[in-house]
Amino acid sequence: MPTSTRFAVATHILTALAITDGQPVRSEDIANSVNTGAVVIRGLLSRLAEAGLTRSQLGSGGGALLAKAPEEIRLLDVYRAVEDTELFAVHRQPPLAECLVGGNILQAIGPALMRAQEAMEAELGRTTIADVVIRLNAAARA
Amino acid sequence: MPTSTRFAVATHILTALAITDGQPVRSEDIANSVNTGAVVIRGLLSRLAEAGLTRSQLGSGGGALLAKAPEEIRLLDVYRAVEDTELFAVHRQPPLAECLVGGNILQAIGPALMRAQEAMEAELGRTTIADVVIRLNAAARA
DNA sequence: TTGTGTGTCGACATCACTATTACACACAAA
DNA sequence: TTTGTGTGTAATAGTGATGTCGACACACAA
Repeated sequence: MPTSTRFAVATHILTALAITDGQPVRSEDIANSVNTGAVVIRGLLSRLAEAGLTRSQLGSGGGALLAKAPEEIRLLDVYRAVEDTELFAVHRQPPLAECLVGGNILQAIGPALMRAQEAMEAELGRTTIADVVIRLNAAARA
Repeated sequence: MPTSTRFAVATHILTALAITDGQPVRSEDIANSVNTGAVVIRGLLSRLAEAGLTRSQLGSGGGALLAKAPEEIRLLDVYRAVEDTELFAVHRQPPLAECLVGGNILQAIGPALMRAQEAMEAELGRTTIADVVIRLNAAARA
């Protein structure tokens, strides 16, 4: 049950935009760093822009830019912008309603799953892109 | 990033075994309640047995049984028994090592992702099958 | 007006997961 | 010992999500 790679790649994108502060970056250049196609990057940038995290400068010399300060972008914001499925999948076919277990199991485990997801999201809310940049620079020096 | 349905179904199985305390339950009967095939149940039971959570009674009148008390089985144990992929996927193709961002991004975000996963698992560790049974009975009465 | 780069669509390959069939093995009951 | 029941595993196929790629219309800067 992995998340998609979108979350990791989106964080990569935002980090790249953060360190070229103010300079637009082309999707193709980002794609190069991520080692994928430009279309993948544009799709993610589209979602990030919709969430108010990035904006695009059209025309020659254009590219993507951050729409907020790196300190104001939490990993949780990134996660919500690009991931659209629930963390915990439940039964594909609904369980047998006539059964004591089947008819009530989803209600019984729902709150616990909700709390687990909230705990994860709360943790993601504690890290910002600025923090990632700091760690990135530390790793680069090592 | 969804988890597979295995976690939810495995919890369903263990809950069913918990409420028929001591009586073996056939995989086919469980499959009926879950609304899937018996082989799916057996595959999960195999993993649960390997993790020491269930055991099987062979032969006529046999079936699956809990190997521990419901109070001693945490949702975290179930999660670890049946889910085998990482919660957060990273880049499928490794990013460009020569790039400042590409070469260090995984190290930079790794700790944050680890903390998020640990927060989720800690929360799953706080609920047991016995708790689920209590909630199940409450839901059934409502 | 020209060139650059974005944004989006559609087709295709790939992968994980689920579902299903089939069959050998183990055990209990008679 | 024989018979029936149920488990455990392999093999296969179908399905949905995901990532990859090519193409093209549109917007903007120079």
